[in-house]
Amino acid sequence: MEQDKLMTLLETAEIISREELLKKLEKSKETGQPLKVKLGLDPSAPDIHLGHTVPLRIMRAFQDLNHEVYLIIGDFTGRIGDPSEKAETRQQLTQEEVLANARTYEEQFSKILNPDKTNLVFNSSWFNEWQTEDFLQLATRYTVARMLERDDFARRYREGRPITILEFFYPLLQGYDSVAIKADIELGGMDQKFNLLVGRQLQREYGQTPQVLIMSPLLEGTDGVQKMSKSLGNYIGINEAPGQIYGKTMSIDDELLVRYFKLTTDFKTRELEKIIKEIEEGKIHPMEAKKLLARHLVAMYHGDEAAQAAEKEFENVFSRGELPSQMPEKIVQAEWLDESGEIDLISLLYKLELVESRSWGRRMLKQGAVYIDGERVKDQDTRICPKPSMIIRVGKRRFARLSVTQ
RNA sequence: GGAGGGAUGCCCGAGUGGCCAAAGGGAGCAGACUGUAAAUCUGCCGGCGCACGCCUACGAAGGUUCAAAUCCUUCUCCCUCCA
Repeated sequence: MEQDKLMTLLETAEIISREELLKKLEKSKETGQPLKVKLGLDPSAPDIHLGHTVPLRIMRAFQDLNHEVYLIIGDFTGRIGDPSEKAETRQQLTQEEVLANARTYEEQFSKILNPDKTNLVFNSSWFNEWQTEDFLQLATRYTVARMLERDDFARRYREGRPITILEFFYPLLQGYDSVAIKADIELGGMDQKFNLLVGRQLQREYGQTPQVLIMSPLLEGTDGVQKMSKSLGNYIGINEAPGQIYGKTMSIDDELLVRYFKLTTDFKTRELEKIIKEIEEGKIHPMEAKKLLARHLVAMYHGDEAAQAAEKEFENVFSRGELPSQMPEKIVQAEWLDESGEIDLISLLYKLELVESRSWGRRMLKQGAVYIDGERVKDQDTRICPKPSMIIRVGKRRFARLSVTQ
Protein backbone atom coordinates (compact mmCIF):
# COMPACT_ATOMS: atom_id res chain seq x y z
CA MET A 1 0.00 0.00 0.00
CA GLU A 2 2.58 2.53 1.14
CA GLN A 3 4.95 1.12 -1.38
CA ASP A 4 2.41 2.02 -4.07
CA LYS A 5 2.27 5.55 -2.89
CA LEU A 6 6.00 5.82 -3.04
CA MET A 7 6.01 4.47 -6.54
CA THR A 8 3.42 6.99 -7.63
CA LEU A 9 5.51 9.81 -6.25
CA LEU A 10 8.56 8.46 -7.99
CA GLU A 11 6.90 8.42 -11.37
CA THR A 12 7.83 11.99 -12.12
CA ALA A 13 11.28 11.73 -10.60
CA GLU A 14 14.56 10.92 -12.21
CA ILE A 15 16.27 8.08 -10.45
CA ILE A 16 19.86 6.99 -10.63
CA SER A 17 19.33 4.21 -10.82
CA ARG A 18 15.97 2.47 -10.59
CA GLU A 19 17.57 -0.95 -10.42
CA GLU A 20 19.79 0.07 -7.55
CA LEU A 21 16.82 1.50 -5.75
CA LEU A 22 14.81 -1.68 -6.10
CA LYS A 23 17.78 -3.69 -4.98
CA LYS A 24 18.22 -1.55 -1.90
CA LEU A 25 14.56 -1.71 -1.04
CA GLU A 26 14.54 -5.44 -1.42
CA LYS A 27 17.63 -5.93 0.65
CA SER A 28 16.24 -3.71 3.35
CA LYS A 29 13.09 -5.77 3.43
CA GLU A 30 15.10 -8.96 3.79
CA THR A 31 17.44 -7.76 6.47
CA GLY A 32 15.02 -5.47 8.26
CA GLN A 33 17.65 -2.79 8.05
CA PRO A 34 16.04 0.55 7.20
CA LEU A 35 17.51 2.69 4.45
CA LYS A 36 18.99 6.05 5.23
CA VAL A 37 17.36 8.75 3.19
CA LYS A 38 19.01 12.13 3.00
CA LEU A 39 17.77 15.54 2.01
CA GLY A 40 19.94 18.63 2.27
CA LEU A 41 18.49 21.95 3.31
CA ASP A 42 19.75 25.44 2.93
CA PRO A 43 19.95 27.11 6.32
CA SER A 44 19.42 30.62 5.04
CA ALA A 45 15.93 30.24 3.64
CA PRO A 46 13.75 28.50 6.15
CA ASP A 47 10.49 29.13 4.37
CA ILE A 48 9.27 25.91 2.92
CA HIS A 49 7.25 26.39 -0.23
CA LEU A 50 5.42 24.03 -2.52
CA GLY A 51 8.56 23.42 -4.52
CA HIS A 52 10.27 22.01 -1.44
CA THR A 53 7.33 19.82 -0.65
CA VAL A 54 7.96 17.65 -3.69
CA PRO A 55 11.02 15.88 -2.29
CA LEU A 56 9.70 16.18 1.25
CA ARG A 57 6.64 14.23 0.34
CA ILE A 58 8.77 11.54 -1.20
CA MET A 59 10.63 11.51 2.04
CA ARG A 60 7.43 11.07 3.94
CA ALA A 61 6.61 8.06 1.83
CA PHE A 62 9.93 6.51 2.79
CA GLN A 63 9.23 7.33 6.37
CA ASP A 64 5.93 5.55 6.18
CA LEU A 65 7.81 2.52 4.94
CA ASN A 66 9.90 2.75 8.11
CA HIS A 67 13.07 3.98 6.57
CA GLU A 68 15.34 6.41 8.35
CA VAL A 69 15.10 9.97 7.27
CA TYR A 70 17.81 12.62 7.60
CA LEU A 71 17.36 16.30 7.03
CA ILE A 72 20.76 17.83 6.79
CA ILE A 73 20.98 21.48 7.53
CA GLY A 74 23.91 22.77 5.55
CA ASP A 75 24.93 25.34 8.08
CA PHE A 76 28.59 24.78 7.36
CA THR A 77 28.25 24.69 3.61
CA GLY A 78 25.97 27.67 3.84
CA ARG A 79 29.01 29.74 4.55
CA ILE A 80 30.27 29.09 1.07
CA GLY A 81 27.11 29.54 -0.85
CA ASP A 82 25.90 27.32 -3.62
CA PRO A 83 27.51 28.25 -6.90
CA SER A 84 25.23 30.40 -8.90
CA GLU A 85 25.54 32.92 -11.64
CA LYS A 86 24.89 35.65 -9.15
CA ALA A 87 28.19 34.77 -7.56
CA GLU A 88 27.15 36.78 -4.60
CA THR A 89 28.99 35.93 -1.50
CA ARG A 90 26.61 34.62 0.98
CA GLN A 91 26.71 36.31 4.29
CA GLN A 92 27.59 34.09 7.12
CA LEU A 93 24.83 33.26 9.50
CA THR A 94 25.38 33.44 13.20
CA GLN A 95 24.92 30.39 15.35
CA GLU A 96 21.68 31.84 16.70
CA GLU A 97 20.29 32.50 13.27
CA VAL A 98 21.10 29.00 12.17
CA LEU A 99 19.35 27.56 15.20
CA ALA A 100 16.38 29.82 14.74
CA ASN A 101 16.10 28.85 11.10
CA ALA A 102 16.40 25.21 12.02
CA ARG A 103 13.55 25.57 14.44
CA THR A 104 11.45 27.17 11.74
CA TYR A 105 12.25 24.29 9.46
CA GLU A 106 11.29 21.84 12.11
CA GLU A 107 7.98 23.48 12.65
CA GLN A 108 7.26 23.58 8.95
CA PHE A 109 8.40 20.17 7.89
CA SER A 110 6.31 18.69 10.67
CA LYS A 111 3.39 19.42 8.43
CA ILE A 112 4.75 16.93 5.95
CA LEU A 113 7.07 14.59 7.78
CA ASN A 114 6.60 12.68 10.95
CA PRO A 115 8.72 14.77 13.29
CA ASP A 116 9.30 11.95 15.77
CA LYS A 117 10.96 9.89 13.11
CA THR A 118 13.00 12.62 11.48
CA ASN A 119 16.67 13.16 12.16
CA LEU A 120 17.63 16.77 11.91
CA VAL A 121 21.37 17.09 11.53
CA PHE A 122 23.72 20.01 11.13
CA ASN A 123 26.64 19.37 8.85
CA SER A 124 28.79 21.63 11.00
CA SER A 125 28.63 18.83 13.55
CA TRP A 126 31.30 17.02 11.57
CA PHE A 127 32.94 19.77 9.57
CA ASN A 128 33.67 21.88 12.63
CA GLU A 129 35.91 19.08 13.84
CA TRP A 130 37.95 19.10 10.67
CA GLN A 131 41.47 20.37 10.39
CA THR A 132 42.84 22.06 7.34
CA GLU A 133 44.45 18.83 6.21
CA ASP A 134 41.08 17.14 6.21
CA PHE A 135 39.72 19.63 3.76
CA LEU A 136 42.76 19.29 1.57
CA GLN A 137 42.40 15.55 1.77
CA LEU A 138 38.83 15.84 0.58
CA ALA A 139 39.96 18.05 -2.27
CA THR A 140 42.21 15.28 -3.55
CA ARG A 141 39.19 13.12 -4.23
CA TYR A 142 37.85 15.08 -7.12
CA THR A 143 39.31 16.64 -10.24
CA VAL A 144 38.89 20.00 -11.84
CA ALA A 145 37.85 18.39 -15.09
CA ARG A 146 35.00 16.63 -13.36
CA MET A 147 34.01 19.80 -11.59
CA LEU A 148 33.78 21.56 -14.89
CA GLU A 149 31.26 19.00 -16.04
CA ARG A 150 28.77 20.84 -14.00
CA ASP A 151 26.55 22.86 -16.34
CA ASP A 152 26.78 25.97 -14.32
CA PHE A 153 30.56 25.86 -14.06
CA ALA A 154 30.97 24.91 -17.68
CA ARG A 155 28.83 27.77 -18.85
CA ARG A 156 30.52 30.31 -16.66
CA TYR A 157 33.92 29.09 -17.69
CA ARG A 158 32.97 29.29 -21.34
CA GLU A 159 31.48 32.73 -20.97
CA GLY A 160 34.41 34.00 -19.07
CA ARG A 161 32.60 34.61 -15.85
CA PRO A 162 34.30 34.03 -12.53
CA ILE A 163 34.39 30.75 -10.70
CA THR A 164 36.18 30.73 -7.41
CA ILE A 165 37.97 27.70 -6.18
CA LEU A 166 35.95 27.96 -3.04
CA GLU A 167 32.89 27.17 -5.06
CA PHE A 168 34.36 23.81 -5.92
CA PHE A 169 34.14 22.98 -2.28
CA TYR A 170 30.43 23.33 -2.13
CA PRO A 171 29.60 20.14 -3.99
CA LEU A 172 32.45 18.39 -2.25
CA LEU A 173 31.23 19.24 1.21
CA GLN A 174 27.64 18.59 0.39
CA GLY A 175 28.67 15.31 -1.14
CA TYR A 176 30.66 14.44 1.93
CA ASP A 177 27.50 14.76 3.98
CA SER A 178 26.37 11.58 2.31
CA VAL A 179 29.59 9.89 3.37
CA ALA A 180 29.19 11.17 6.90
CA ILE A 181 25.76 9.67 7.40
CA LYS A 182 26.31 6.74 5.03
CA ALA A 183 23.27 7.67 2.99
CA ASP A 184 21.54 5.01 0.93
CA ILE A 185 19.37 7.44 -0.90
CA GLU A 186 19.60 11.13 -1.47
CA LEU A 187 16.68 13.26 -2.53
CA GLY A 188 16.82 16.60 -4.21
CA GLY A 189 15.61 18.70 -7.08
CA MET A 190 16.74 18.14 -10.65
CA ASP A 191 18.98 21.15 -10.29
CA GLN A 192 20.94 19.31 -7.65
CA LYS A 193 21.95 16.51 -9.96
CA PHE A 194 25.60 17.40 -10.08
CA ASN A 195 25.94 17.81 -6.35
CA LEU A 196 24.17 14.57 -5.69
CA LEU A 197 26.38 12.78 -8.16
CA VAL A 198 29.43 14.07 -6.36
CA GLY A 199 28.03 12.51 -3.23
CA ARG A 200 27.80 9.21 -5.03
CA GLN A 201 31.33 9.45 -6.28
CA LEU A 202 32.71 10.40 -2.89
CA GLN A 203 30.97 7.50 -1.23
CA ARG A 204 32.70 5.23 -3.70
CA GLU A 205 36.01 6.90 -2.86
CA TYR A 206 35.41 6.29 0.82
CA GLY A 207 34.50 2.67 0.27
CA GLN A 208 30.77 2.96 0.71
CA THR A 209 28.01 1.71 -1.50
CA PRO A 210 26.97 4.70 -3.56
CA GLN A 211 23.66 6.28 -2.76
CA VAL A 212 20.71 6.16 -5.07
CA LEU A 213 19.65 9.55 -6.34
CA ILE A 214 16.05 10.55 -6.55
CA MET A 215 15.63 13.87 -8.24
CA SER A 216 12.22 15.39 -8.27
CA PRO A 217 11.14 17.76 -10.99
CA LEU A 218 11.33 21.44 -10.29
CA LEU A 219 7.98 23.01 -9.78
CA GLU A 220 7.32 26.18 -11.71
CA GLY A 221 6.36 29.13 -9.58
CA THR A 222 3.26 31.24 -9.82
CA ASP A 223 4.72 33.06 -12.81
CA GLY A 224 4.57 29.78 -14.66
CA VAL A 225 8.04 30.06 -16.09
CA GLN A 226 10.78 29.99 -13.55
CA LYS A 227 11.21 27.47 -10.82
CA MET A 228 9.54 28.31 -7.60
CA SER A 229 11.87 30.15 -5.34
CA LYS A 230 11.65 32.61 -2.57
CA SER A 231 14.03 35.06 -4.11
CA LEU A 232 11.99 35.25 -7.29
CA GLY A 233 8.88 35.94 -5.28
CA ASN A 234 6.88 33.38 -7.23
CA TYR A 235 6.37 30.95 -4.41
CA ILE A 236 3.51 29.62 -2.38
CA GLY A 237 4.75 29.04 1.13
CA ILE A 238 3.14 26.36 3.22
CA ASN A 239 3.23 28.67 6.19
CA GLU A 240 1.31 31.40 4.45
CA ALA A 241 -2.18 32.36 5.46
CA PRO A 242 -4.93 30.16 4.00
CA GLY A 243 -6.27 33.00 1.92
CA GLN A 244 -2.85 33.59 0.46
CA ILE A 245 -2.30 29.98 -0.46
CA TYR A 246 -5.75 29.79 -1.96
CA GLY A 247 -5.43 33.01 -3.92
CA LYS A 248 -1.94 32.35 -5.17
CA THR A 249 -2.99 28.92 -6.30
CA MET A 250 -5.87 30.40 -8.23
CA SER A 251 -3.42 32.70 -9.92
CA ILE A 252 -1.31 30.00 -11.50
CA ASP A 253 -1.61 29.40 -15.20
CA ASP A 254 -4.27 26.95 -16.25
CA GLU A 255 -1.47 25.22 -18.13
CA LEU A 256 0.21 24.35 -14.88
CA LEU A 257 -2.78 22.69 -13.31
CA VAL A 258 -1.93 19.11 -14.06
CA ARG A 259 1.61 19.62 -12.96
CA TYR A 260 0.58 21.05 -9.64
CA PHE A 261 -1.89 18.24 -9.11
CA LYS A 262 0.79 15.68 -9.82
CA LEU A 263 3.56 17.23 -7.82
CA THR A 264 1.97 18.86 -4.84
CA THR A 265 -1.18 17.03 -3.87
CA ASP A 266 -1.97 13.95 -1.87
CA PHE A 267 -4.76 12.54 -3.96
CA LYS A 268 -4.82 8.81 -4.22
CA THR A 269 -3.37 7.53 -7.44
CA ARG A 270 -6.68 6.58 -8.95
CA GLU A 271 -8.37 9.79 -7.95
CA LEU A 272 -5.51 11.81 -9.33
CA GLU A 273 -5.64 10.01 -12.64
CA LYS A 274 -9.33 10.68 -12.85
CA ILE A 275 -8.92 14.38 -12.18
CA ILE A 276 -6.12 14.73 -14.67
CA LYS A 277 -8.12 12.92 -17.29
CA GLU A 278 -11.08 15.20 -16.71
CA ILE A 279 -8.92 18.26 -17.00
CA GLU A 280 -7.27 17.05 -20.16
CA GLU A 281 -10.56 16.13 -21.74
CA GLY A 282 -12.10 19.39 -20.71
CA LYS A 283 -14.77 17.66 -18.65
CA ILE A 284 -14.05 19.80 -15.67
CA HIS A 285 -13.86 23.54 -15.88
CA PRO A 286 -10.30 24.76 -15.31
CA MET A 287 -11.52 27.14 -12.68
CA GLU A 288 -13.27 24.35 -10.83
CA ALA A 289 -10.20 22.18 -11.09
CA LYS A 290 -8.10 24.98 -9.76
CA LYS A 291 -10.47 25.56 -6.92
CA LEU A 292 -10.21 21.92 -6.05
CA LEU A 293 -6.45 22.24 -6.10
CA ALA A 294 -6.46 25.39 -4.01
CA ARG A 295 -8.85 23.90 -1.48
CA HIS A 296 -6.79 20.76 -1.26
CA LEU A 297 -3.56 22.63 -0.72
CA VAL A 298 -4.98 24.83 1.99
CA ALA A 299 -6.45 21.77 3.66
CA MET A 300 -3.08 20.01 3.60
CA TYR A 301 -1.40 22.76 5.55
CA HIS A 302 -4.17 24.44 7.47
CA GLY A 303 -7.00 21.91 7.69
CA ASP A 304 -10.36 21.50 6.02
CA GLU A 305 -12.08 24.28 7.84
CA ALA A 306 -9.56 26.86 6.74
CA ALA A 307 -9.88 25.56 3.21
CA GLN A 308 -13.64 26.01 3.18
CA ALA A 309 -13.32 29.48 4.61
CA ALA A 310 -10.64 30.48 2.16
CA GLU A 311 -12.73 29.34 -0.75
CA LYS A 312 -15.78 31.17 0.44
CA GLU A 313 -13.81 34.32 0.95
CA PHE A 314 -12.27 34.03 -2.46
CA GLU A 315 -15.62 33.62 -4.13
CA ASN A 316 -17.00 36.60 -2.32
CA VAL A 317 -14.16 38.91 -3.04
CA PHE A 318 -13.08 37.91 -6.50
CA SER A 319 -15.99 36.16 -8.12
CA ARG A 320 -18.63 38.50 -6.79
CA GLY A 321 -16.51 41.54 -6.16
CA GLU A 322 -17.73 41.85 -2.63
CA LEU A 323 -15.74 43.16 0.26
CA PRO A 324 -13.59 40.76 2.21
CA SER A 325 -15.01 39.71 5.54
CA GLN A 326 -11.99 41.06 7.31
CA MET A 327 -10.09 44.13 6.39
CA PRO A 328 -7.09 45.61 8.06
CA GLU A 329 -8.11 48.49 10.24
CA LYS A 330 -6.08 51.58 9.42
CA ILE A 331 -5.88 54.49 11.78
CA VAL A 332 -6.12 58.02 10.51
CA GLN A 333 -4.14 60.35 12.73
CA ALA A 334 -5.97 63.50 13.62
CA GLU A 335 -2.95 65.64 12.86
CA TRP A 336 -3.02 64.59 9.22
CA LEU A 337 -6.24 66.49 8.76
CA ASP A 338 -6.66 70.17 8.15
CA GLU A 339 -9.00 72.50 10.04
CA SER A 340 -12.03 71.27 8.23
CA GLY A 341 -11.09 67.67 8.92
CA GLU A 342 -10.03 66.91 5.38
CA ILE A 343 -7.00 65.46 3.72
CA ASP A 344 -6.12 65.00 0.10
CA LEU A 345 -6.68 61.47 -1.04
CA ILE A 346 -3.17 60.84 -2.31
CA SER A 347 -1.61 61.74 1.01
CA LEU A 348 -4.09 59.55 2.78
CA LEU A 349 -3.38 56.54 0.58
CA TYR A 350 0.31 57.04 1.15
CA LYS A 351 0.06 57.50 4.88
CA LEU A 352 -2.14 54.47 5.24
CA GLU A 353 0.45 52.50 3.27
CA LEU A 354 -2.05 51.51 0.67
CA VAL A 355 0.43 52.75 -1.91
CA GLU A 356 4.21 52.84 -1.80
CA SER A 357 4.68 56.40 -2.91
CA ARG A 358 2.61 59.40 -3.79
CA SER A 359 3.44 58.89 -7.42
CA TRP A 360 2.14 55.38 -7.12
CA GLY A 361 -1.04 56.70 -5.55
CA ARG A 362 -1.45 59.19 -8.35
CA ARG A 363 -1.08 56.38 -10.84
CA MET A 364 -3.67 54.25 -9.12
CA LEU A 365 -6.05 57.14 -9.11
CA LYS A 366 -5.44 57.81 -12.77
CA GLN A 367 -6.02 54.18 -13.60
CA GLY A 368 -9.29 54.09 -11.77
CA ALA A 369 -8.16 51.65 -9.14
CA VAL A 370 -9.30 53.57 -6.10
CA TYR A 371 -12.67 53.23 -4.48
CA ILE A 372 -14.07 54.92 -1.42
CA ASP A 373 -17.06 53.12 0.01
CA GLY A 374 -17.54 51.46 -3.33
CA GLU A 375 -17.39 54.68 -5.33
CA ARG A 376 -14.64 54.93 -7.89
CA VAL A 377 -12.58 58.07 -7.47
CA LYS A 378 -10.38 59.27 -10.31
CA ASP A 379 -9.70 62.90 -9.55
CA GLN A 380 -6.18 63.37 -8.27
CA ASP A 381 -7.10 66.45 -6.34
CA THR A 382 -9.81 64.77 -4.37
CA ARG A 383 -9.89 65.75 -0.74
CA ILE A 384 -11.83 63.63 1.61
CA CYS A 385 -13.04 63.77 5.14
CA PRO A 386 -12.16 60.39 6.64
CA LYS A 387 -14.89 58.86 8.71
CA PRO A 388 -14.74 55.77 10.88
CA SER A 389 -15.64 52.60 8.99
CA MET A 390 -15.02 54.26 5.69
CA ILE A 391 -13.68 51.66 3.31
CA ILE A 392 -10.90 52.42 0.90
CA ARG A 393 -9.97 49.98 -1.78
CA VAL A 394 -6.99 50.13 -4.10
CA GLY A 395 -7.01 47.62 -6.90
CA LYS A 396 -8.46 44.22 -6.32
CA ARG A 397 -6.54 43.21 -3.32
CA ARG A 398 -5.86 46.16 -1.09
CA PHE A 399 -8.53 47.16 1.35
CA ALA A 400 -8.61 49.23 4.48
CA ARG A 401 -11.28 50.10 6.95
CA LEU A 402 -10.61 53.44 8.53
CA SER A 403 -10.72 54.52 12.07
CA VAL A 404 -9.90 57.99 13.23
CA THR A 405 -8.02 59.10 16.33
CA GLN A 406 -8.69 62.22 18.26
C1' G B 1 54.21 41.24 -15.11
C1' G B 2 52.17 42.66 -20.31
C1' A B 3 47.91 43.46 -23.83
C1' G B 4 42.76 43.93 -24.37
C1' G B 5 37.33 43.76 -22.84
C1' G B 6 33.51 44.99 -19.31
C1' A B 7 30.33 47.25 -15.04
C1' U B 8 23.25 50.30 -17.29
C1' G B 9 16.81 50.76 -13.71
C1' C B 10 13.78 44.68 -9.52
C1' C B 11 16.17 41.02 -13.28
C1' C B 12 17.98 40.27 -18.35
C1' G B 13 19.63 43.63 -21.91
C1' A B 14 20.09 47.91 -25.91
C1' G B 15 22.25 52.56 -26.06
C1' U B 16 28.87 55.25 -27.40
C1' G B 17 27.88 63.74 -26.68
C1' G B 18 21.92 66.47 -27.05
C1' C B 19 15.58 63.82 -29.42
C1' C B 20 17.78 59.41 -22.50
C1' A B 21 14.10 58.70 -16.66
C1' A B 22 17.31 55.75 -20.74
C1' A B 23 14.95 50.70 -26.57
C1' G B 24 13.29 45.63 -25.93
C1' G B 25 11.97 41.46 -22.90
C1' G B 26 10.70 39.38 -18.07
C1' A B 27 8.70 40.34 -13.32
C1' G B 28 5.30 43.65 -10.83
C1' C B 29 0.85 46.84 -10.78
C1' A B 30 -3.86 48.73 -12.85
C1' G B 31 -8.02 48.70 -16.23
C1' A B 32 -11.17 46.05 -19.66
C1' C B 33 -12.94 41.41 -20.54
C1' U B 34 -13.87 36.84 -18.28
C1' G B 35 -14.21 31.20 -16.38
C1' U B 36 -10.08 32.70 -11.52
C1' A B 37 -5.54 36.83 -8.30
C1' A B 38 -5.95 32.09 -15.39
C1' A B 39 -5.44 33.41 -20.66
C1' U B 40 -6.02 37.72 -23.79
C1' C B 41 -5.98 42.98 -24.77
C1' U B 42 -4.69 47.99 -23.10
C1' G B 43 -2.09 51.11 -19.94
C1' C B 44 1.40 52.09 -16.01
C1' C B 45 6.04 50.78 -14.19
C1' G B 46 12.46 56.39 -9.82
C1' G B 47 10.79 60.29 -6.59
C1' C B 48 8.53 65.01 -5.71
C1' G B 49 2.12 69.60 -3.63
C1' C B 50 4.14 66.38 -10.52
C1' A B 51 -0.32 68.40 -17.37
C1' C B 52 5.24 70.77 -20.59
C1' G B 53 8.93 71.87 -13.69
C1' C B 54 12.53 70.08 -10.23
C1' C B 55 15.54 66.26 -7.86
C1' U B 56 17.85 61.45 -7.97
C1' A B 57 19.71 57.59 -11.45
C1' C B 58 23.58 54.39 -16.01
C1' G B 59 30.40 50.80 -10.73
C1' A B 60 32.98 55.34 -7.51
C1' A B 61 35.25 60.20 -7.41
C1' G B 62 36.76 64.25 -10.17
C1' G B 63 37.16 66.89 -15.07
C1' U B 64 36.00 68.66 -20.34
C1' U B 65 31.43 70.76 -22.52
C1' C B 66 26.01 75.27 -23.36
C1' A B 67 24.97 69.81 -22.84
C1' A B 68 27.73 63.24 -20.68
C1' A B 69 25.12 56.71 -19.52
C1' U B 70 28.02 58.27 -23.75
C1' C B 71 34.58 62.01 -24.02
C1' C B 72 39.11 62.54 -20.41
C1' U B 73 41.67 61.32 -15.52
C1' U B 74 42.07 58.46 -11.22
C1' C B 75 40.02 54.54 -8.37
C1' U B 76 37.16 49.85 -7.28
C1' C B 77 35.49 45.24 -8.98
C1' C B 78 35.14 41.51 -12.88
C1' C B 79 36.67 38.85 -17.39
C1' U B 80 39.92 37.21 -21.54
C1' C B 81 44.61 36.31 -23.81
C1' C B 82 49.99 36.10 -23.25
C1' A B 83 53.78 35.11 -19.38
